[in-house]
Amino acid sequence: MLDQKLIRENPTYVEENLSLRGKVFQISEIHNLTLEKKEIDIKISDLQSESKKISKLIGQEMCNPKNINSLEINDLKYKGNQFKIKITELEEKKRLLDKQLLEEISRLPNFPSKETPFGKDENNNIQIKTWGEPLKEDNLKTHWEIGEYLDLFDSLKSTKISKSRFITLKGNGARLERALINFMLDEHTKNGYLELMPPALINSESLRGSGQLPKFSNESFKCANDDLWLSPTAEVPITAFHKNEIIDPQVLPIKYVAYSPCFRREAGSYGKDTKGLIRLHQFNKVELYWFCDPNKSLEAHKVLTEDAESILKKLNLPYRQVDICTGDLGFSASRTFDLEVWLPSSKTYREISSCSNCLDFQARRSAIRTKIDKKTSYIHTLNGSGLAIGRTMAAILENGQQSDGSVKIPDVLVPYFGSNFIKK
RNA sequence: GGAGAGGUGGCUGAGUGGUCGAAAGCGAACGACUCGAAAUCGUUUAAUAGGAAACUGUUCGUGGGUUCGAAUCCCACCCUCUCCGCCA
Repeated sequence: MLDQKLIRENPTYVEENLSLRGKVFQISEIHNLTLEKKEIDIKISDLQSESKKISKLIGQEMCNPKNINSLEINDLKYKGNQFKIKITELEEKKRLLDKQLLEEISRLPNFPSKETPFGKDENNNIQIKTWGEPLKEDNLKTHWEIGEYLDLFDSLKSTKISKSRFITLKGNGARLERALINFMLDEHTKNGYLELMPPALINSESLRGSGQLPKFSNESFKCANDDLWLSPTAEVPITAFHKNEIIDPQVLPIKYVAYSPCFRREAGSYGKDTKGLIRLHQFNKVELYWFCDPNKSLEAHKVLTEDAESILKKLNLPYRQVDICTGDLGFSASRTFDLEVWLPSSKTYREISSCSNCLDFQARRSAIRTKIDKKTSYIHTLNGSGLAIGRTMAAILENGQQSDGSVKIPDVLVPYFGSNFIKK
């Protein structure tokens, strides 16, 4: 969430920064609401101050039992009542204003950082670097063909269980998924991350806190009878884990790694990636998350991204790093580096991790602060996949495919998976 | 799901209508003593909004209500704990 004071005092600055995202943001209405709110706040505060003085006076007079029903006291009570009527009236107005203002401001995205490349959409993203040698042979099999040949998963039967875009992993497929989760968790915990396994059902307040609500209610699954949603990413419960806290700066940065299933409605992506493991309503992910000193998040962003990259390198999967442009930037992010893994069957790089610095955007929504030199300030939050498991499996299957139809397992994974190859 | 108990500052815990934003203790910070430290003594120590500041407002689980005045009374909700039932 953006700072309300900033909106009130410098609406032009806010509009300019938001408009970097490629569409025009008009915040004059919100700006007016902030002014109106402030005016009412001052009025209420003054009236309350007067009213409190009267109450105290009555209290003092009442100490003397003689006074209890005196004219003077009754007069004061009447005066107090008049204040109360005015205050109640104004508070009613204020309540409506607050609600409206919070709703409107919650729908404004974060400012892109100054370093974020300017651009309209994903075509303007900038490739920062590539790593590894992409396989560019023709006639390579897709991972779903490989999966079918080696009997690793079944999407058709899964529609009987749920519907399309769900998958059931089988045999070596399930085993490989499990191996990847364990491998990634081990690597990150060795590297100083604390492992969390958060709830998969989360409340609306938590979704609001990390930016998924109120604007993107369409993108998550909601439980019908409870104020609970299926978590779209561990980023949400981890942010909420420290909601309403003031964190001792000495313990910063707090670095978490969490395995979690992720659930997304994928509304609006009909027809895209209908086969295989790329786009599912449910997938597994190992997430990296930092709660960070607000002065150190730029460096932290680099380190977090490198930590995610290290997994791709160890798995020997060719990838590239992309600097996401202002028009393609996620709602809560100020800057994002995507890691995209090479999928040789389609000769493209596909997103496998999105490493974002949200600055204080989520921390303000979730009231997560620290106290530096007696001054409380919002901490910075950063998140990134380390990595998405299903897409990693797709990449391993496609990049490790052999001419005899088997798949070579990356060396680091062998102790977890238990064999060098998946064969028929 | 049923019955009961309870939610107060960083923590423990007092407070059942009137200068209560809240006793006391612990913890923490600073100072004194000391060569230094421990112990001791003294002072300080919640968040948040507005303000340059003085100061003013709000906050005792959350939201309403009663009252001139609510941590305290009333209503609703949320959460925690104990017992019973069910259950991996």
